[in-house]
Amino acid sequence: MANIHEIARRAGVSVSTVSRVLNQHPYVSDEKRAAVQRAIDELDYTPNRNAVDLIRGRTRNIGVIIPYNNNPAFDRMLSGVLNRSVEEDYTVTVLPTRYDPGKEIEYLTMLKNKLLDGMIITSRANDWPSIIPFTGYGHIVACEYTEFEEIGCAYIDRYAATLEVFRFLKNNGHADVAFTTARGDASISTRLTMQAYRDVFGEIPPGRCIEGCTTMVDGIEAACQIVEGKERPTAVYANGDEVAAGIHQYVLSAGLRIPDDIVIVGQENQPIGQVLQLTTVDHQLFRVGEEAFGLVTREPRGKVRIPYRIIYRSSSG
Amino acid sequence: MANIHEIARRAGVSVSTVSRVLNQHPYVSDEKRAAVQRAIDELDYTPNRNAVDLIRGRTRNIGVIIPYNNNPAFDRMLSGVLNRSVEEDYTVTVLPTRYDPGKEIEYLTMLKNKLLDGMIITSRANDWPSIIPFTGYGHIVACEYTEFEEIGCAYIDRYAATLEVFRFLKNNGHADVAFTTARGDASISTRLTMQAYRDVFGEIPPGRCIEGCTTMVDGIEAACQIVEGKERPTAVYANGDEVAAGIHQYVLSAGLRIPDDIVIVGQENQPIGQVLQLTTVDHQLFRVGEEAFGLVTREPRGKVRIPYRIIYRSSSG
DNA sequence: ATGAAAGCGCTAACAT
DNA sequence: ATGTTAGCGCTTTCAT
Repeated sequence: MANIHEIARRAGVSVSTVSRVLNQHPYVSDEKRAAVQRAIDELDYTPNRNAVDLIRGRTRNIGVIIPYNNNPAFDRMLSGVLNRSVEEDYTVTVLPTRYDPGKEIEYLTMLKNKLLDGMIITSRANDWPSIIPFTGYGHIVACEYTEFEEIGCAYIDRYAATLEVFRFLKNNGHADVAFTTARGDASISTRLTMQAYRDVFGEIPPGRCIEGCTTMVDGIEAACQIVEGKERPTAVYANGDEVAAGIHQYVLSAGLRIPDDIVIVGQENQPIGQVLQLTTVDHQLFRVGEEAFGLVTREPRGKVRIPYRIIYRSSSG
Repeated sequence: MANIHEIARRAGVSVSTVSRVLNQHPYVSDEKRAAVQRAIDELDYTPNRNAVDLIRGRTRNIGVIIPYNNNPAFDRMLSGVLNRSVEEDYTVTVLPTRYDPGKEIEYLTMLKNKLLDGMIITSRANDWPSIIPFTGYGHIVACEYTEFEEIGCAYIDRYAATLEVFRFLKNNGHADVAFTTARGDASISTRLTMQAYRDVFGEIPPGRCIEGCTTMVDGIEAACQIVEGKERPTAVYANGDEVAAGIHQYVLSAGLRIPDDIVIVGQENQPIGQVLQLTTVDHQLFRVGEEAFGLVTREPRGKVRIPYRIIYRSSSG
């Protein structure tokens, strides 16, 4: 590829003039501008953006840390980020950690590397003290709430949403309720869900919190566990509509009725939940992603809460 | 951030020695190596990868062009790409075009810009002659078959799959079959589907090809159109399980039975199809993505066909 | 084994 | 308005 010197030589001007044309600066005569443009066209020249980024210290590239890349929740957030990025001429690099803390640090180092202008963390493997230092190299926005003022937040109020669901169930006469989670109690999501449970129902009885659920198959297994236990709960709050769909399927195949024998509430308002008429908590994760993008590019320290909404359908009576 | 000169000064060596340590070259004495390492640790130094990439001319970053970022099919391919990229220490930048040809060219230009080592095109907005020139700046792999030898291909045999589905339907006594597609006949997918239809059933009767379907809601609308027409087809081949789910829902709500009144066949083998017991064509798009990644990094001109499999469930009798 | 120096391709301050 | 030049931070000959 030709470089800026070749263009300059061919157009009979200096490299600065070429640079000025490239960056639409004023103070370039029409003739020279035309000559430069001609040279650019003839040589089919495009500036090397590595060089530009090196000197400018910015890249207009944002990183998005996600644990997994085929999970409805994270895909939804990513989608929101991408949506905005296209409109604002940013580029997005997707960084899957599989919850490997080392990998996550590696990705955060890309800020220090000058490869990324900012980072959106949809879910993290490291604790905040390990992450905070990287805010010195670029904006970091998390999709969860944290007090740390260095971190921007586009977050959902999982505790409030869960509280509302559990209260709704309790008010409808459910005393024995189970719930599923993706990760163990190391994750904030799980901890908030557990807290809401305790605040409504008291201590969590054994077998009522089922961890490790992300897919429909996980839901089927969870339901098996729930249904075949000696005392059967009358309601299940699933951590996603796909998991809920798995539960739905097993429950029906076991000859039980929904909602009469078991009430099911899902999350994320996915198409599958619409088909099965699942009551679901829509956390509006697409908006979380959009908001996260806005924060990382404009208002790095902002804290924005995205409201949830509960969509009542027949799976909850 | 400190730079390589500071490290060199602090360690009492030259920048070349620092560079050697950084790149694990041999021929550096243990003492100097240790001194450099100490300086690196003390200053918490990380090389600027823009500078490294500029001089090396490579980035270990791959671009993935997708039309939309919340589509099951493209998400699946992306997932396959990401999966491999993590294992091979590459990074992936997601580039949504919304089928805007200008945007797509902008993205392809990133190859020329030296921002990307290679590009995977899951679906394109431009014709090949507009794309081919960019192969001069990096490997390009498409997720569709093309004769152009400059382009690597990780592709599915949509024609064969569709032919098998239509033949299966015909053999089961279906003479009036409808199908849905995402885009009009500008897309290869649609054209191949139409061709297979013609090869089995002859000319496509009016109202039997329904375009513009991607979501469940689109499926519902398509089904409405299909069911309410004067002559009702006895089978529908949907261009995705979500669309199929929408059709499924409308058909049932219209008081018709599946498969007795209408047979439904979907595509992509998604969870929603599992729940609804939809017969589906699994194109194994995850593998397409994995294969595309392998081609773009290793064997840029390879042509790899990923086999499909049809999963028969109760929606087809 | 180590260092000096010449770039990689570009921007921007400075001079004219 | 235009050109000269000093970097941006790094790698890599080429000497020694």
